[in-house]
Parts: sequence; structure tokens; C-alpha cells
Amino acid sequence: MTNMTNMTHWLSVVVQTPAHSHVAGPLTYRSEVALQPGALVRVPLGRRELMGVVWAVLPGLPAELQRSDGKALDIKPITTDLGITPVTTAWRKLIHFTASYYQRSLGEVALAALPPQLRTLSATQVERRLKRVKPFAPTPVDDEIAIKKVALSAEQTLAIVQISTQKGPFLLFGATGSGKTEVYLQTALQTLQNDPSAQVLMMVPEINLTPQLEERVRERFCHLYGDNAVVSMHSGMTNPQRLKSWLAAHSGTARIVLGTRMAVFASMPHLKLIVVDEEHDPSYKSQDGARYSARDLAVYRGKLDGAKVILGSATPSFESWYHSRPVAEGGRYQRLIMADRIGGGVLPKVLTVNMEHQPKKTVLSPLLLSAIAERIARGEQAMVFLNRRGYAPVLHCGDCGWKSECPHCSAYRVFHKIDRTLRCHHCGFTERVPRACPACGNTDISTIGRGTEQLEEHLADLLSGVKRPDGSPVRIARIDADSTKLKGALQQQLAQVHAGEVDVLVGTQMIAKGHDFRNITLVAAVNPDGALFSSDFRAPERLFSLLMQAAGRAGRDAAQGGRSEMWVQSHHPQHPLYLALKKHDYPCFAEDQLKEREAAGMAPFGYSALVRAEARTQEAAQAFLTAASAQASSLADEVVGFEHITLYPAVPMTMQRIANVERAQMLVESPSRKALQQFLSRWQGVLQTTKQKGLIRWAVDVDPLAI
DNA sequence: AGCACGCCGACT
DNA sequence: GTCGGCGTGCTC
Repeated sequence: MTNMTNMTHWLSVVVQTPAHSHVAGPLTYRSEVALQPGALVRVPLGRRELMGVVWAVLPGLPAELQRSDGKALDIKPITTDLGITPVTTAWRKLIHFTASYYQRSLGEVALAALPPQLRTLSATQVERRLKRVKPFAPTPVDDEIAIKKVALSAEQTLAIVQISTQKGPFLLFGATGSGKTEVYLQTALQTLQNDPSAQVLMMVPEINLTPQLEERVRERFCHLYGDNAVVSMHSGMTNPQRLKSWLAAHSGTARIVLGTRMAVFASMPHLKLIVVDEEHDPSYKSQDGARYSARDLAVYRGKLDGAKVILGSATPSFESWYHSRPVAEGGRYQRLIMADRIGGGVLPKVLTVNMEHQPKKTVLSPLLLSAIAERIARGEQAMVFLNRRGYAPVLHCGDCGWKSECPHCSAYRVFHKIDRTLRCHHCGFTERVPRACPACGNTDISTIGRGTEQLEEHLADLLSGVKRPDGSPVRIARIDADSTKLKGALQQQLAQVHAGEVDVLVGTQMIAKGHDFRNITLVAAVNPDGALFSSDFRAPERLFSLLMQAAGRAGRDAAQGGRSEMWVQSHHPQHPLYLALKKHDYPCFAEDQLKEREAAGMAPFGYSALVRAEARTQEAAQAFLTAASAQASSLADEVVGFEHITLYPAVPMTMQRIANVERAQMLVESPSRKALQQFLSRWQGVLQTTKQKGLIRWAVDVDPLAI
């Protein structure tokens, strides 16, 4: 390595190039100075200049780029080296795995995983930003006084010991209120104390939940490791903020990175622990670009970086539950159980109301209503769920049968009474509510069904005679995507609930997640049946989890735990899902559902991918898929296990049309993950060359959440 | 995907 | 005579 300075180095550089083109792979550049794999550089491509990641240092000019006539091909030199520490080999392996598993180009995944602002800054600008992040300084902490002592339950203590003494990955199966977060924090603290440079990654499903966790983590760690020790990473941040967090993590200054799914790609050279909270949450699966599962990647990354992984949930995904079965049966994760609520809190009693026995069109059964009134009279709070925002999901003309269909989508526009609009929740198309039926002129048009807006109104009406303990009237509030559109509105509304300024809270699933409301002693799901018979095979699992989480909102305060209740209004109260819910019996529900999955060959017993096509017409979208499917058989000789691949016919998607774009999809299944992977990577080429008039775009979704 | 070049229509 | 429509082709 002595006279490296004056010779030409050939570098394989990954840049953001489109997946479907001849330059999809890494490109070769030269450099007069030696560079490390992982170095961040800027390179010329055509008339542009792009950021790239040095993927490998090549022994010489690759043969395919050498011209037979001996003349040197014009391999361009890199423009600049950004001059920061190269990303680690483990990071590059993670990116490589993600790109190949989810069928995207390396460049797309690598560049999407780096902060966008890095692309626009010069080496000197980056250097300046880096200086603003305090340099990494190992800070061993053993000051017993500085560490906040927290009383732990026996279950928490056991979980912490098991995590520290065993390898994992761990599935922390803990009831709502059992203190999972404390286990994360204690384990994080141990990790940081055992290794002066260790870093911890903690992931949560939604941005809404990061401020809460961030506050808790800051309170716990900043006085030990400094203000720069905790950084956030989520899509709600501005580009400069993202760059700052990224540099802090990359340089090792940040000891704890908190974030949403994107944080799984954070550059953390000393990563020693990964926590995935609420691991079952569908938000961990990306729905655009590379459709990765941040939870699955977290487990993979743990292996690459030698970091422990904790997946936590009160209602784990069936995949994780299955993987955490006993080792003797082939389990790969270690299951840790925390069944008890801390402080002796009791899970609320679950009551079902059989809506078959109620008069038709009943929104709230008299029983539920009086139970809510009772809470108010006692000065307690109630929470009512309805997973449908707006006033009514459809507007309808009784005379001619007109319905408020969206002209651009295969969906109805929702009636919003507040601003008297018809809004499409898919494409955003909004119009004033017509005074008369647009089709026949009849002025007698009515709504069908109900949303949170109407429920709020309805409740106000029904509870108008109920008085709070001090004799004042009931205060009702609504929290959903409409009421929280303004920045900070959600936090403000939640604060109102905490302050006891609200007696009845109406809302969508937004309020079911993660928020601790001490004084809520009744939670009600008004109309959750929809998911029971949905075409989406994961719908029951999501409903169960949502209801369990919702139930967890009630009775957090041990003093009230005894009398807190979860009410479910249903037309099918005998459905196994509700029976399991009544017993708070997730394992029973999981066992039941896993049997069904096994019989149907679905995850985790079988593997699948979807190809989705978007086109101007439904015919074009399907024709593209059908043509690509027909050519798949030509790959039979190349793909080992091809006979185990099943290609299903192209069908319209459930939401067939959005914003005038027709959508179709095709399912590919296999009992062998390896065969499916191999097939998909070969088939990629076929899809790329399949031309279809009117086709707008297509994408492969590996391990899709919904089929 | 960008970003060029390139060849035909309606404007200052 | 130029501005600009988007078809085709290339990028280490």
C-alpha cells in the first residue's frame, strides 16, 4: 500500500439509476487517489453529477468494459470525495440485501437510505455541518446516582436478564401496560454502559409516537450522555434536520437513534441493540419505492451488525409469533412473556353487545349509552371508536339511485358536514355538497352510514341530558385525520384529554395507539365488524390488535382498573375473534389463525409476491401482467424449484381505480422462499422488456401485507 | 429517471 | 424566422 497515490484506481460506484435501464447496476469510475469501499463520492453521469457510494475497489478495469481494439474506453474519474467516514460493510450488506430481496436497484435503495441533503452539498459544506455535530467521545457512565432508579416488576426484571444473557432475536410479548418501554430503556442503558461506544436503534411505527418516546428517552439519557446523544429520524423532519441526525449517528456521537421505519437504514457504525416497538404494526412495511419491511430488515441487520434485536408487542404479527415458538419446534426467536400490568392493573372487562337484538339502524345501543353516561356522572372519561372519518361515507338519492361516486376513483366520496363538502379519501377530489341530486334534480338526498363527525353529533345529542359531577354539561371531542390536519393539533387535542377537559373522546384508530390516558375507564368500538369478512386476509389480525390496543387504553390506573370496560358492538358477537378478545387471549387467537394460514399456504408457511400494474385502462394493466406471466415459463430451466412457483391470473385491485389510473395485480406464490426469490430476480428482466401501450408503471411487492 | 438531440407546428 | 411540443436514445 505504498505507492497508491499515483496510480489509477478502478472503483465500482453505486448511483441512483433507474431500475429498468441498461445502467441499473454499479458503474465503474477511476480515481487517482485510493478510496475505501463505502466512501461517499460525487460522480459524473452523462451531463449530470450524482452522489454515489463506492461499493468496491476493483483489481483492474473490468473485462466487459475493455475494448477489443485496445483503445481505452472513456471511464470517467470521480468528481469529488465527500471526505466523510465510509459507511460500514454491514450497512452496505444491508442495502444489498434489501435491494435484492425487494427487487429494486442497489442505487435506488442506497441513495434513499442516505439523507437527501447530502446530494446537494459540497465536501466543504459537509465538513462544516459535521463540525457542528459534537465529535464522538466515548462516555462511560457508572455513576450510580446519575442513573434513575425505577422499580421493576418481576417479569420485567426477568425479561431484562434474559435479554442480557441470551442471544435473541427476542419477541417481547407483553400486555398493554406491562411496561415494555421500561424493558427497552433498561436494556438500552445496559448496552451503553457495557460498551463505551455502543449505539442503540429504537423504532416506532408512526411519527405521532416519536415525540412521546423521544421525551421519555431524552429524560432518561441526555443527562448521562449529553444532548446530542439522542436523535430522531422520521419523514416529518426537514432536510437539514435529517442531515444533522444522520451525521450524528454516522459519526457515533448519537448513542440512541429513534425513528420510524426509515431509521432501519441509519448509518450506525457501533450498533449494538435494535428495538422494534409494536412490531406487528403495518406501518413498518413501506408502501412505496422499495417495499421493505423494516421489522424484517431489523432482524437481518441485527445479524449483520452483531446487535441484539427486540421485537415488542401485545399482539405480535403471526409471523413473529410463529418464529418465536419453542426452539425444539424450530423457533428462531426467543419469546419473552410479560402478562401482568405493572402496579397490579387489571385488563378491562370486554363486553359485547349483540346488535342483531337492537332495532335496525341503531348506532349506539342503550346499554352502551347508559354505561358512558355513568362514567361521565362519576367524572371519568370514555373513548368511542369508529374507523370512518367524515359525516357519512355515502350520499344517496332515493329517487333515482344516484350515489356520491368519485368521478376519478372506484370509491364513494364521503360527506363532510363541517364544510359541506363531498370528499374523495383516495384522490382528494372535493366538491360542495349539491343541494339537489345531480342526476335527477330531486332535493331529497340523504346519507347512508355514519362517520366520526356524525357520531360526535349523535353523542352530543344523546348525552345532552347527562351532567358531570359538578353539574356542568358533557364535553365531547373528536380526534381523526380531519381534526388534526393543522400542525401540532394532535398534540394539543391529546393534551386537552389528559388535562381532563374532555369527557367523551370520539375518534378513528388514531387514538388507539400508544397514548396513555389515565382517566379513561370505558372504551367502545361502535362498528368493528367490517374487518371480519374482509377480502384482506390480514384484516382480522389487524382488528384484533386494534381492539386489544384500544382496550389497553382503559384502566391504566390501577385504582380504576377493576371497573374499566371495553365495549364491542357487533352483529357477530360469537365470532372467534371476539371470543378470544373477551378472554384477552392472543395466543389462542394466533393459534387459530395460524392454522388457517397453514392450510391456505400463506405466510409464514408460504411466500408470496405481488406484481402491481397501473395503466390508463384496466385492459392494458391486465394485458401487461398476462404477457409477462406467459413469458415466465421460459425461465423454467433457469430457476431451481420453478415447479413450485404458482402464478395466478391478473385481476383488478380492490381499489380498482384511483385518480383515473386503473390498477391490476397478479399474485405469485411458492412454498420456497429461495425459489420465489430466484424466480423474481430472473423474471424482473421479462417485466422490464414487456411493453404495453397505456402502461404507466409497475412494481413488485415481496411479502405483501394485503393480497 | 434525467437530459440531450431532433424534427414539425403556431407565435412574438 | 424562433419557441416549444414530446418521440428516441444514452448515460461508467
